[in-house]
Amino acid sequence: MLYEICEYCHFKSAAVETLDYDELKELEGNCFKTQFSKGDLIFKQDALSSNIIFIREGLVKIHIKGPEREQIIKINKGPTFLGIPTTFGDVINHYSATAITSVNVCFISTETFRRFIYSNGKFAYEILNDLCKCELHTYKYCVNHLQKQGPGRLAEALIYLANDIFDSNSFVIPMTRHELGDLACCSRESVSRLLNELKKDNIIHLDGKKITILNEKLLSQISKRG
Amino acid sequence: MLYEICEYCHFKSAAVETLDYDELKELEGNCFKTQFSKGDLIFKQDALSSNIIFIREGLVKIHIKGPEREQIIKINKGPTFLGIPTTFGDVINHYSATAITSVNVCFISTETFRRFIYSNGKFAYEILNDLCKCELHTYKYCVNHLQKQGPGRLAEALIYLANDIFDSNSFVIPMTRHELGDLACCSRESVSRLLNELKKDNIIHLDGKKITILNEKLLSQISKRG
DNA sequence: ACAAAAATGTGATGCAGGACACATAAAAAA
DNA sequence: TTTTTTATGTGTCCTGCATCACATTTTTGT
Repeated sequence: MLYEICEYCHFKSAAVETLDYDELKELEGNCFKTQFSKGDLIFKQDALSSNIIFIREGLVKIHIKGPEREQIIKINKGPTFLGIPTTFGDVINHYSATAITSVNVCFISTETFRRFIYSNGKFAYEILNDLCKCELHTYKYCVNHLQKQGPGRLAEALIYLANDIFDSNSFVIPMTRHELGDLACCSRESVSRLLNELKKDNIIHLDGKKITILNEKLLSQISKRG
Repeated sequence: MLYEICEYCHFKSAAVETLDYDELKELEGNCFKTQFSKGDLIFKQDALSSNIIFIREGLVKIHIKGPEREQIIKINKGPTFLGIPTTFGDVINHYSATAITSVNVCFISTETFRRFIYSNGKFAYEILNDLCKCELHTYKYCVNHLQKQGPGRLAEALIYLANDIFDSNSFVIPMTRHELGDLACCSRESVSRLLNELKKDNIIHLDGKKITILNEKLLSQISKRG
């Protein structure tokens, strides 16, 4: 299939868009495409980090094993690079990545990637920019979660899913209540109670994992107030 | 003074070490040195981000205004770049930076910095590496703080100061109890109580802001357990 | 040196939310 | 299908820690 060739790939990142014909050919030769199913572990915390991974399509959760529970740091949605910090920042992965839908990825040789950074300033700049944005997102996530109470954290998680992942106020939560707790940083019981609370107040409509945000404004207020 | 000239500066970062003579000359022409006193605001959250800042000497706290309190994300110790993510990631600063000792900095034109990234792959690579390490640190900080209780968080903050900032088990805490609370994410009252607890158990010696970690192992255990 | 302001310590109180226990429902395996 | 496992809902209890209140100490400004 044509889209299997880097040059014609529909899922190019801004960085890869800066590559010229020869560089794309080189990428093609050092890029291995594969698929993961829902629930598959893509890479594991504390294991040796290996390749640069590019998510073409699908959702991947980034999670860290904490002293108490598993913590979901963020959800990556293709097309995007995955785990650049853990590949360049240390030889050992500082977090795990797990597919939460079926996921289409490319494994790119770290050496090739490094070569592009050395030789193509625009490429380096795009990657750098991504990292900066990512870092800012993490800071925000961090402060929000540290200072808000349960309702605020859950509201934020729901808004995050709606705005950043599904671009819609109506979606199917791609995880269990337990995982939602790992994302919003509260127990699964609290997630249940808080969701029912939101439902009772007509802020969301909820049926199992199917959710619709009815009162975006109010939900956003809950998130902001904490 | 010679050290005022980039070429002879003692405080070069790994990235700046990769610059050649001409590039150092260019840096020299686009680099403005200044000083901040303890307590001075270096840049402010929600203001337009302007220059790349390099800390030559001194301690700077990075903090974000949260819904409840001011949150100290980390402490930057020169020599290091400061606020690259907030300069490249967005036009508006996502956090503030305040001097907590007297601080010696260079303001570097963002344009010059960008030019180096475009034209010098090694420079770009070093910056990228820094960003990755920084991101990993943030993740760790985040999970630790989200899942630990007061004692664990405070223990972690003290170990952070001892290992990463002062390289010594005996140091003068460079901030108030209130700020220590902003770092460890608890109230100033809790900081008081927790410090006294640690003192009573002979894990630390404490006299005002002067602190000595007596039982590093135990403190680390408290931090790990939460 | 003095007054004013800021930082610190300590007790009492209240409550958010985690932990546990159990019932029920949904999904996966047989 | 039936059985087993996993996910979810809901009540009760209990604790960590924020908040308030106030005393005391330290720092800062004049």
